[in-house]
Formats: sequence, structure tokens, C-alpha cells
Amino acid sequence: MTFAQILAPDFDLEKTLDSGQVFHWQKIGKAFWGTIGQLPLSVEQQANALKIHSAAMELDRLKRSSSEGARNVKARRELEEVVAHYFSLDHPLAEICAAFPRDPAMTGARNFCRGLRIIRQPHWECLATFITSSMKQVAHIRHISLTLRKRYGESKQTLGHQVFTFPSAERIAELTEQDLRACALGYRAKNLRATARLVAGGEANLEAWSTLPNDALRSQLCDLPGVGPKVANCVMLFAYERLRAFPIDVWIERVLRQQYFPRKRKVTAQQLRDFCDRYFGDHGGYAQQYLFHHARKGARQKARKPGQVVSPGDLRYDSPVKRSTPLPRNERRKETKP
DNA sequence: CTCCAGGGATGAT
DNA sequence: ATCATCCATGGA
Repeated sequence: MTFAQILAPDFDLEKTLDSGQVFHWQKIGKAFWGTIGQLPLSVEQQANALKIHSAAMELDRLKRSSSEGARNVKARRELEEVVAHYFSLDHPLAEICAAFPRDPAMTGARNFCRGLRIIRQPHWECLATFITSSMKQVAHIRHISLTLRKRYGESKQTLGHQVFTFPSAERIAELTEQDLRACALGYRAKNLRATARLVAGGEANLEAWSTLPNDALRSQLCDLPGVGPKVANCVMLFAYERLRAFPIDVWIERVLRQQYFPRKRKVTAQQLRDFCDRYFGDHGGYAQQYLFHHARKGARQKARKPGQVVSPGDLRYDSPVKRSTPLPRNERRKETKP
């Protein structure tokens, strides 16, 4: 067992893990249990520090250290590096937030999401998870992710807790569509299997794509079965560190129309994309994540019974451009393709 | 461009 | 207990 503690100023672990960018972390008590790649661990935030527990690091170079003391030091340092990198503690968050556009929606989101960071997820794990996410709500995506891990990932024991790694593309490629349907994937089973086979067979080299420019990367991702512009942008943002990528789902689309195009009836999806690219610029991905999380968790909502789920139609804002009445259902516009 | 299948959790009745 | 709602992609 290895214990480490790192300083994490300007970071909110719970907001980061509960903002719809990653789906497998389980909160037990005050700590979050999960994996970073193959590494099982727990992370707990105490003020400006992260307390980290992990099983022995399975790193070859640790074995070269002569003494047990030296091995422990190396293991701890490695663990700290892995965690700091995963949670993007090096992102200049204050600068990023300071560069957000000055408008009521952004200001509200920025205040609400203090400490929320875009994390760096493994390419395949992120891609596969977002393929399963299409047409699903966050609770469903979590369920699918955990089922895939339990059935086909590797079990790892840490301090009496059991966590599971995400199954490799090779592992998923050898499953049948029925196997995957049994994990509640529905029609996404065919897409996940097909993409897993492309990745496992080397036709889609996710690691090599890291060096591609944004447009080329998006185009490669969109060629994969089950990946459209929204999923591609999620993978670019959450796995490829493309902080301009701006995924537009129904929540964000509603925020954009209400906040930036109030009472304007005909705004096409293409116009929305062009607006986001120009208006939010280099840190569009962060802006999107903040608007999304604020809309889902923080915006003033209709009175509702405890436990009732918030839906995009329930959004209201305390901003000068808020609507006095909800948009009627038949006024909603579906996002259309380019 | 428009229309619609698709699956399963969850809320409404 | 049923019935409606939420949703991204892909194909007609």
C-alpha cells in the first residue's frame, strides 16, 4: 500500500468527478474509489490537499531501487505524478476562467464551478464510454460503465475495496453483440464492438492521433461507428486535451439558445457551432463544461419533489436575458447535422 | 433539409 | 401497475 498527499489548490474533486466528463468513480464515505488507467486508488480531498491511497504500483523501475525506503519514495512520487496529471492540476485555471467571456451566463457558471477541472482520461476508455453515452442520461452511463468494468475489466483489490479497470479494446473486440447488449448497451452494442475491432486491429490508432490537428482528429473520430460530432468533441476534450472542443448536447443547446439567442426562433445547429467557436475561443471546452455543470446542478429550477430528476426543460436563470415562461415543447429544435 | 428507430432507467399517473 | 420522457447517431 502506498499513501501520498499532494497540494491541489483551485481544485474541487467532487465537482470534477460529478460534472459528466467521467463516470466510474464511486464515492464511499468522503473518498472516491476508482482507477486511473490500470492503477486502482482512492482519492479524498481535504481543503487544498488530496489524500491518495493505492495498492503497490506495478512499475518495473521501482524494483531497481535497492532499499525498501527508496522504493517507497519512488512509488509515492510516481503516484503523485499520475494523480496530478490525471486531474490536470497543471492547468492554469485562474487564467482560463479570467479569459471567459463577460456575460451573465458565464459569470454564474464560473462562480458555481470554482475548482472544476477538465481531466485527462485514457483515450480508449473515454472513447468507449462516450460511445455508450449516446441517448443516455448520466445515471445510465454510470451503470453501463460499471457493468462493463465488472464483467470484462480486471478486478483490483485496494485496502479491502474492489475496483475494476475498463476493459481493453482487444477484450471488447472478442465479445459478441449479445454480450454487450447484456450490459444494457442496447443498439450501442454494435457500435462499440465495431469500434473496438477497429482499434484492436490497428486500423484506428488512437495514440498516433494525438499529434493530429483538431479538424483532422475530429474527422478520424467521426469515422468510427457510433461517433458523431458531439461524442467526437467529448473525446477530444476529455482525452486529447483539446480545450477548444465544444460538445453540444441538449443541455448546452438549451443554455445557448436561452442565453445567447433569446427569442430568436431560427438558429441552426451550424450557427450555434460557429458562434461557440468564435465567442468562447481557445478555452471553449472549459466554458462548455462550466455552463453544462451549472445548468445541470446549479441553475434555479422549478419546484419539485425530492428525488425528482432535473430535465433540460426545467432550466431557469437569474440573468437579464432569462425567459419569463418556459419554451413550449413543440418549440424545441433538434440538433441537425452539417 | 426532415423524419424517425433505438433501449432502458426513471418520473408521472 | 402502465405510460411518457429523456437523448446522439445513422440511415431513409
